[in-house]
Amino acid sequence: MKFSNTLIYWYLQNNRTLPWRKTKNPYFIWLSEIMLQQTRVAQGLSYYLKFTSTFPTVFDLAKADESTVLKMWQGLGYYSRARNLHFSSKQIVNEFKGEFPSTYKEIIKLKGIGDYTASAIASICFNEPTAVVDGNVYRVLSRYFGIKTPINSSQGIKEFKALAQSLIDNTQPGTFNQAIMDFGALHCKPQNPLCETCPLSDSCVALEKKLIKELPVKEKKIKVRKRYFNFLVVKTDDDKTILSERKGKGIWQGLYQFPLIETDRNINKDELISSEEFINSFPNKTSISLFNEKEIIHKLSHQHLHTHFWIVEIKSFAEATVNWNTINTFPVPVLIANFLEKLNFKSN
DNA sequence: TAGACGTGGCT
DNA sequence: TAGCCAAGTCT
Repeated sequence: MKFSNTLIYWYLQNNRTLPWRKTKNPYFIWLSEIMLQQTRVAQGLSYYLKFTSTFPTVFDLAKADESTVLKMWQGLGYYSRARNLHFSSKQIVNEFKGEFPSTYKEIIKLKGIGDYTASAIASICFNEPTAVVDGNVYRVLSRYFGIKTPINSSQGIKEFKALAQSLIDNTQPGTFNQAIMDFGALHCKPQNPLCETCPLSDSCVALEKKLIKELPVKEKKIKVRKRYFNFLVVKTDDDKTILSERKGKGIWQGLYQFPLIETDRNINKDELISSEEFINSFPNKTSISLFNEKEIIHKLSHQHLHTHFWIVEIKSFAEATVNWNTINTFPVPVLIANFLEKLNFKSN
């Protein structure tokens, strides 16, 4: 009781003014919650504004092409969020007449919505007392109560959810949920938390036992795989190139890229043009030059992509169907977008 | 269920 | 710098 009252009091004085805090429209709250998954407010804010002005209702979003949605999502990462968002918008329009489901139990059935997001929407929009547990909540609770259970273990997930649920203010669950998250983001920060001015400092276990830096506990570290990418950037005399959509599982599903030859190490020009993949894909009369002498290492959470862009000039090539002046309409990974910007800069 | 899934900021 | 972290979800 004291815990939640203190947090709510802190929140009323310190909360950030954010556009999605001015509404309880579940469509807008949904958009903001999906965008902010594993994403900082500073990074997601401009995307939220762009989406809500381009797609003011769920009907507008449902009407759009997936490729348009992905283009607008470009640069935010975790692109399955955009695909699931679009998929669910169509379901809401077609099956629910555009009306957003109003209970945790129904909300969590939507693609792309898990325990956290269902709890957030149900509590903020429909006043249902379901506790959110995001990275902030894990940190605040593990420190305040001195809990050492790893937050990414199945035991920890259960334990922290139950604890948060026991602490929620049933009369204003949405405010409580946002309060504990904002408190974690602004005050009980991962590094250098503001313990000196903390309204909970007199009863914080981690502060008393000097465990602030040890909590929360997280087990297992991720392995990073190295990959070697050679993108073949075709340029024909009539200003065309080749782009193809990434399909199936793996990174960047639904985004576009130049023809790609992946190798198990960096390779030179001779190795490239004598490779089977290259011979099978391109005609003889080509002029090839390496765009970036130094490899570009694009870092994803689980992969480091050692990348070379090769400029492949061909007089004419039937496979090249994309006009250069339309290239910026395709959704592409940041790695490709950065290349296009450099290319444009060089030629201007 | 552990691993995959993006990008960018901070130390 | 290399690693951690950020309003998680899916398979």
